[in-house]
Amino acid sequence: MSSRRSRPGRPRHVPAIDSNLSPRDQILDVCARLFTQYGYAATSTRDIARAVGIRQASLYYHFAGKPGILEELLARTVRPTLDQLDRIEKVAEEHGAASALYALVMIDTGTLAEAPHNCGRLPQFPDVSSLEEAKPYRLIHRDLVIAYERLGARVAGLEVNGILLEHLVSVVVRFRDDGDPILDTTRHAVAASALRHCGATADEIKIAAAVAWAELLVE
Amino acid sequence: MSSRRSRPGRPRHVPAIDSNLSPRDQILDVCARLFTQYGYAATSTRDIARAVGIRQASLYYHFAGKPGILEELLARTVRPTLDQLDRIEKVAEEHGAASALYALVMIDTGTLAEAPHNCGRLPQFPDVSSLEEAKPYRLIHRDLVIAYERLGARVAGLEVNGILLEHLVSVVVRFRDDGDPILDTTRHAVAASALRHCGATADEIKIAAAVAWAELLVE
DNA sequence: ATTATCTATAGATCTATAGATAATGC
DNA sequence: ATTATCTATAGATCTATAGATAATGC
Repeated sequence: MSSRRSRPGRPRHVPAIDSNLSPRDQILDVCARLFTQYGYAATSTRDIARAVGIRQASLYYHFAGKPGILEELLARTVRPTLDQLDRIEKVAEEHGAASALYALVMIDTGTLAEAPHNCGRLPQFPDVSSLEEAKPYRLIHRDLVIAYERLGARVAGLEVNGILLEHLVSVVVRFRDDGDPILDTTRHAVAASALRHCGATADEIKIAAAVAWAELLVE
Repeated sequence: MSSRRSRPGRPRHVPAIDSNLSPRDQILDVCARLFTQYGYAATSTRDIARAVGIRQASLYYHFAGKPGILEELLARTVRPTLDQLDRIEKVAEEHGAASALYALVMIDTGTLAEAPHNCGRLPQFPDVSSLEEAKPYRLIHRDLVIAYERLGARVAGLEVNGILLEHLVSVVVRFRDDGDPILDTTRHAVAASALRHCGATADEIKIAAAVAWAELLVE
């Protein structure tokens, strides 16, 4: 529904490139690309407008400004994973922490792999994270790190560093940045590395993967 | 020698905070802090001058501009590690790849841990990496990734992803960013995790650590 | 005399607002 | 009439240069 093309209004000085997307989504897509490629602060509203194919002032009809655009982009890098945390919790209860941790890594890497133009990079930029508008993102992200820490600890039988686990997972952002595709085998390699970090054996990893796949692919 | 305080010249409108450093190093230190905290593009030459305690125009006496300052900061995040690659190569020949990989991780984490104001973050920022001035850094960094890949492969007995290893090591940058100190135990944990990723057993890790420590601490 | 700073400022941005306009929908 | 765009522009930056000046060193 957010991608419905809206009808009336004065024509652009140049016709839209992708008229399937709503103007709002066209802006978001362009910003994801420019912000990750050149940086948030380094991208001006004129740059954005030029890439979209509208005049700079027209941006303000859709967004309050750059920070508003950013807020929406950040939300999209964690919301899909967050929405599945309950299901992962269930997996943890029914099949053990290793399967759940495997599932969490697979889902998180999936979200990061599908975020448009690799905008999972954005939260790492200081001109982004130091912004007031990044606070909602930070709160959600903290929950994610806690989930990693909790599951990791249950797998290892002792405390593990949630940040290290989450950082390990974020390698897919690096891969995408280098132009490498994120295949299922890539995501499996990351999940396996996470479990290995928590002391799981090769056999335990194999079982966790099988259980997680069954749970994730069926529904 | 770069930290010698230079004597003559018109006085500043406000006296220097740390007069032990040369004006040039005062600027570099301030920029490391501001660039990592607020971003490179988001920091203006006025911001820098204000933090240093000089007028904006005075910056241009010491540097050609922001890009020139950045280039120097980037070099400092890899040069110390690069300078030790030969020694690590020797360790690889004499004591095996596991000890060498352990040593490389320890040295790299040491460099990143000691870089002023965690400026090991800088290369990850797009407003930095998309800059022409970042090219010298990129070349050096590529050599580092190759070293990780080569040593990792020799430990694992099969191909490993150099980027993944290097990314794993860069977690110390994340730790510093979160305010956590980088202790020897932290660095050991990272090195152990890297070896574990390459399939090393707990015993092999213990031996590699002992050998690397002996080689690194003696001279 | 040399040096590191200063003041002043030009020219190029960049953001955000005010108000006009060219489509569609009723 | 409503909507999404447009043009025009004010005010606030930001970068970089020109030229003056207040110290020290000889």
